[in-house]
Amino acid sequence: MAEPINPKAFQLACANCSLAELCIPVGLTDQEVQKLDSIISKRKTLQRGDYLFHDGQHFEQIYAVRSGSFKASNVNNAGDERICGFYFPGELLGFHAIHKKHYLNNAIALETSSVCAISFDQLFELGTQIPTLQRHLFDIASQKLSIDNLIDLNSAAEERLARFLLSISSRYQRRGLSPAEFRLSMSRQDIAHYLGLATETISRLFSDLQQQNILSIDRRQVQLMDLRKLQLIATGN
Amino acid sequence: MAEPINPKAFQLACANCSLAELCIPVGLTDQEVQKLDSIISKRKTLQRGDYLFHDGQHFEQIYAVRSGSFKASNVNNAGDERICGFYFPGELLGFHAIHKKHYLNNAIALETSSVCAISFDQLFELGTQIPTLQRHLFDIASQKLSIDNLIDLNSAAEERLARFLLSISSRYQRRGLSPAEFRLSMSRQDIAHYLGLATETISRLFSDLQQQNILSIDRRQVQLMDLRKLQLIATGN
DNA sequence: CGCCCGGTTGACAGATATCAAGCGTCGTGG
DNA sequence: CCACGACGCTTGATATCTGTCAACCGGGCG
Repeated sequence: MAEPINPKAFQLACANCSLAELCIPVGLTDQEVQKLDSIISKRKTLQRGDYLFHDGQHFEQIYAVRSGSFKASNVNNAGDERICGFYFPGELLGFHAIHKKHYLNNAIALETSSVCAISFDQLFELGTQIPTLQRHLFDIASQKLSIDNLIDLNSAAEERLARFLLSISSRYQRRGLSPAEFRLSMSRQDIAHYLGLATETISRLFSDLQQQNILSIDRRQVQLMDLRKLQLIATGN
Repeated sequence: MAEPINPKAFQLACANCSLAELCIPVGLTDQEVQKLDSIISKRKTLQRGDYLFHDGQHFEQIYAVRSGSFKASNVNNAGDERICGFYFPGELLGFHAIHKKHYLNNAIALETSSVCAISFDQLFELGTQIPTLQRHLFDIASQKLSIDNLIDLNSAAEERLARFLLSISSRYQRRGLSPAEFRLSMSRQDIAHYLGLATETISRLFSDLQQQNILSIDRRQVQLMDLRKLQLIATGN
């Protein structure tokens, strides 16, 4: 008896995923993508505020963001939240945990989001059979090393925010979306904690940038009106 | 005619390297280490201030620090140097370049130093034959992701310096050296640029910590006298 | 021996944090 | 459907930390 076609499963397969070109399948043949699909244990959906994993939790899965977005954060002794990064569709969560075998931060959904969960052991094992895949995994890890270098500690607040916005913008563009118009899924507080600033400072900076006609912002809806000027600010005038 | 034994080559082989347990050979069999040795193209020595590689330079080699130390830095548009990290014996330089195929910063020797150069392509190729090696390379990349997360942007200056000192301390300890007594190879300015502070601030903080009997510092010679207190400062009291 | 550079210390300035008040929107429940 | 409350955000006043500017010190090297 032939397996009945399951429309949902079909849609969820890597082969049919619109993010395939950004995500793990990059450069793989159809057959290889099929193998990859076979190890993707499950896909899950999370609501805003749900934890994908917790700081200290045993590491097993790498997660690929399918839709929505996440923040990675730690809570320090004083109870303050420190944001380590944001994750968007096509990006992978969990690489930092490979070494210590447990996650080093919390991953929290910023909105209704879905992910594909992949056993790292199985992914690695598959990589040993498919060098293209293995190489790509190194690429991803390497890329992550540079994304994390976004913030110049010596830079002024305005410069940090400009870099942050440009980073978000280019990540939207990568996905074929508008680099100039998007909705921030994180709060001012999240941005502040990510950039090492106070939420009030973020708020003031947005107001300033709006006044200068560099962008327009209404709640979380952003329109970048002068990318050139924003880039100048981001590189320290 | 048998190859004459070359004492220098013998000493330089991974198999006889005292850093083997920290470096790439971790967990490999003797035979595998031999294979590794065969792809290590050359070892070179650099003097203080020499560049191991330049920002933008085409990427080909991963470097393992054998002795001495390095700083990785960028120069921004304003001409200011931004320090991305420090590298000590047993640590690897160049992983961040895998993705873009060119180095993203300058690597500069802080003192007379020596490195082993390894073609990444060959290392990767060897990894496809030796899963233990491949897995270890992932471990290293993953570990690097967490080291880079050292600085909490929201933290006070004293906290940052404390974390920096503890990081240096634990890296000395890893190598079997004293975690409490060491010589800093970088200038106050380098530390400042790494932590996102002014050199004067570093200088004042060292004076303060010395006054509190938490450490004693003479030029670049450091003695950590109260690790417990230093840890408290590092975690925000 | 003297210069130079890295480091220290002091006085002051400025950027950003903190504290506080108020506003608008969204969601909830009556 | 409307009213209320909560929360996220904005804006203002003030405080504080760290940067900047400047002078000086001392060791190392030529």
